Amino acid sequence: MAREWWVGQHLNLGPKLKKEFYCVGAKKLAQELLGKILISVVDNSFLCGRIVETEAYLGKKDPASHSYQGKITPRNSIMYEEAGLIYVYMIYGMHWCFNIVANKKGVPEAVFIRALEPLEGIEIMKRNNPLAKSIRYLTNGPSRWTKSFGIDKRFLGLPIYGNQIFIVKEKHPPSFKIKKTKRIGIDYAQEAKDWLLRFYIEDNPFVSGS
DNA sequence: CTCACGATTAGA
DNA sequence: CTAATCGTGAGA
Repeated sequence: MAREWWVGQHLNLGPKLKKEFYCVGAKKLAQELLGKILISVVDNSFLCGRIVETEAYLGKKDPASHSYQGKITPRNSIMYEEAGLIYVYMIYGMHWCFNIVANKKGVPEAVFIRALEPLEGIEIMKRNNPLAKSIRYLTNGPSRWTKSFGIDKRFLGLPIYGNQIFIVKEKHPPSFKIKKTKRIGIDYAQEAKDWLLRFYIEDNPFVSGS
């Protein structure tokens, strides 16, 4: 990275995105969320980042989804609830993954948030994630940003339009191009492994694997 | 009850 | 490239 171009960025934020914003299906929501600002105000800390990478999981018809073929388990049952609720689960015994339910009750779609661009609270993120090799590594992967933000099972089922964690739009968002690729880490998912359901902001240095 | 495994990451 | 590390889900 040539320079720390995110430092000192002026943020002119709009109102909290409401419940209805999230009830548009995972494929659309995954793209709508790019560029939006995620804010958490938990544990006496204000943390803020721009969403730069997402994936859509399309529920019953998606072999990569936890809710494929309508499967319901204690872990994934929140996916069947109303849009805008948070689906958090642990993976590999040590990492937390963060999703937002993206369709009406009974339609178990979700958007997986894979990467953020850190904007505020970087010192707190470093404290939460002391092994991160640089600012970039605080948030450039699905379980890196959750670690830096202190996301864990306490967030399961919380609304993403509430008071502890929520998303807003910038009043004057910078323009960007959306790139689409296959999703990461789902090679077991038969034909769905090649579906173009990963979305990211082109040239953003906080996108995972870049 | 057992046991294989994962929407990942750090490190060799 | 592999190990880490354990909740989860499927099956006996």
